[in-house]
Amino acid sequence: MLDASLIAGLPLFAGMSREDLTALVAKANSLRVEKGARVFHAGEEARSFFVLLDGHIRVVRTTPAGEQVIARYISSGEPFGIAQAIDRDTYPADAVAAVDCVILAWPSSFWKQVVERYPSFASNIYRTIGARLQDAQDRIVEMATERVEQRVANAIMKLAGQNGRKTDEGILIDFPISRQDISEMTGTTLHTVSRLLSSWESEGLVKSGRQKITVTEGRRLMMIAGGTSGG
Amino acid sequence: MLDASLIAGLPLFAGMSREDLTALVAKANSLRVEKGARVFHAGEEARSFFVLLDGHIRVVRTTPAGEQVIARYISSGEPFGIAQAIDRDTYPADAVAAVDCVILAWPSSFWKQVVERYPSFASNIYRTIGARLQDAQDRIVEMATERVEQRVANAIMKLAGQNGRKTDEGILIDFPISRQDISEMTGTTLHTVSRLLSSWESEGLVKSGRQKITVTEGRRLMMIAGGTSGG
DNA sequence: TCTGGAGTTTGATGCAGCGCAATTTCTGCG
DNA sequence: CGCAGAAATTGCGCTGCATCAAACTCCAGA
Repeated sequence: MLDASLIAGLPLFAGMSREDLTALVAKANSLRVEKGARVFHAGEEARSFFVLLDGHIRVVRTTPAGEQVIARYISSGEPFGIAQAIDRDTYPADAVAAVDCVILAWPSSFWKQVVERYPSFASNIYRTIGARLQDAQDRIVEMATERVEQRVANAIMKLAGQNGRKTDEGILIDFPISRQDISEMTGTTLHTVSRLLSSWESEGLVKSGRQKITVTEGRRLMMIAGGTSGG
Repeated sequence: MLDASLIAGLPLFAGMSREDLTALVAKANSLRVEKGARVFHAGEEARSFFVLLDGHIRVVRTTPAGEQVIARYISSGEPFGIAQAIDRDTYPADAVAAVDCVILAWPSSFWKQVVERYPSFASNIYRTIGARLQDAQDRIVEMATERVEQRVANAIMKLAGQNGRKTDEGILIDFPISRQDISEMTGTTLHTVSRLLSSWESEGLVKSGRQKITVTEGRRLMMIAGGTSGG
């Protein structure tokens, strides 16, 4: 049986009593999703909303022409597929497991009760949505004003910050991520990303390999991202 | 004194009783803002949230380098500056009146009561935020995958759809908008926008002048926006 | 151990769209 | 009515990055 300890301590559930946590978890189903599998796909009727307990989820949009754009990565502890909170009845994008994942799912119909009975949880969800709106706007500004090199540097720094694991070589992005993935986050091509990483590697800013990126000189990469030129 | 009829009939307030509307309006201040004046600016403490009763508001972000990016245009009947709803205590962008505007403002502290007493209003606000998140994501995809010509065509079509006024020549965007404005919406330069409009004008798709754009052939412009090639 | 496929690297080439600059055309105001 | 400033137009050269193409490397599974 599911236990409140699964979610106690997550910032998303801050301010909730132990009893509320227990009651909330009791309403959830947990599911395991294998690497590469989809939790839901764009346009699908939103039957559930989710919290990622463990793993990493890639949220992807596909254009009519078949090109993909990565909207964001979800890390553990974050909610996703929260269409109900904004009155949608379908999911707006695909959610794909970047690694094996553990997920809690609540039925959409439960959202109303969440708002009434667990207002601090609901409020945290709204805050999350607000943060994502902010984030999206930031990305628009970035795409409109910065060059590819800066955007790629920035994307890698953000990934390292949110999903980084310290190793003896630097900060490793702790799920498999390809050049293609980075290009789909930054609106460029895998070729350009590959060239950039090669050149950064030769300058000692990063160490990278197949589906693997380690940031060794965050300071200098940050300067590229920020657009500052030298020093 | 302010009157419920100011807001009755706006979709944003759908589902509210006449008494609730009256009570809600009683809590608001109305203000007039002259063309070019700012309602609030980025980073400012969010003391109020707003509904635009009449006019057009431009929501603008400025980069550290001083470049501007237009996040969106607010048309009458829409809420804006709703930082509280997403637990922010500062405004994320500038709001500038594109024409003389009439605005209702409620103190931020009133938001909690809104959520409790007027849930359908609050819910409509959340729906708005959701729509804007969706919109922002769409724009990211657009910026990542489409070329300037398509983006500009799309921006103009959206403006015409949301703020268009039918004239005998076609659909006129009914507030002053410069080439520069369009470029700040699409992540290009005023020069490129000017060139595009010139060429579209010579092909009979639009009629444009100083701070003025009329779409005469929406169908064909839509095709450019959609990326479809021929007739 | 071999093999196929996915991921990556790197070169060569082309062009969309930016930066710059000069000029023209509006429009509001004295 | 004439002036000044803002908006718009347009030509030109350049370049950042996409596109096309080919080879290489790593890993999983037979």
